[in-house]
Amino acid sequence: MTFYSVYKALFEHFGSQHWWPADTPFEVMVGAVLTQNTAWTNVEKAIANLKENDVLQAAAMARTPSEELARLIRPAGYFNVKAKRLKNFCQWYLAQGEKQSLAQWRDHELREGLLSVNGVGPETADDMLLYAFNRPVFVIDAYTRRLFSRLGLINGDEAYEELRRLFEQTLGEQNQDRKAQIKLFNEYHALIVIHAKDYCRKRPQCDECCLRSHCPQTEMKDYV
DNA sequence: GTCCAGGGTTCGT
DNA sequence: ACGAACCATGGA
Repeated sequence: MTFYSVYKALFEHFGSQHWWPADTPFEVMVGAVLTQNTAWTNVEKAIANLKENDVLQAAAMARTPSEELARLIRPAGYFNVKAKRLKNFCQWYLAQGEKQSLAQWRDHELREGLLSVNGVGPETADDMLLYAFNRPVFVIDAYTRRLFSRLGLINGDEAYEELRRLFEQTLGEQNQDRKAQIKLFNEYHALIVIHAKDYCRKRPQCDECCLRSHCPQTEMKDYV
């Protein structure tokens, strides 16, 4: 079992996921903040509210009062915190000249820039880098730790950066081409999430099969 | 009612 | 570097 063989198995089973579902890169960035500790269905409601009120653009969002923004994103939970985080992000995003300017930044500089925004941590930044800026970064989330520690490929308590480097280097050896790496990292993270979501749902009595926190271990025998 | 979500980010120590 | 505290909705 290797990092790449797990990817192949997931891809064969679930197919291409075409992440991230959004109309624009900015919508991806907003979604990345809103989905922090939140079910995606709730994020969709919040994004629909933003769209209906024409606030799903950096300039409009930046000038929307926090109270108003919080009201719109209420379904996504933590609305006061997230309203502030979104405004922090918009302020930085506009100051840097939006995506057109940021597209010219080096991967590492862009990552540091995103992380400098209060409310954007490593995972949120990497979601944005991978799915809005098409940079070759591997997103590490709770599911990723759980899956690969259960498969015995990692310990599980490694630091975020250590795991990110491990995945990027190991998978990068298979695929040196930057475009191919982006595609691989894009699909891989999406597949891990889909696996976590759907595998359990199909098994109402599931007590050991998936990546959700209530399952004590992970079975992949359906596809490995 | 309880548990969980595409739980992470910040801020102490 | 690590752990605690913080935030708050909606669906199963």
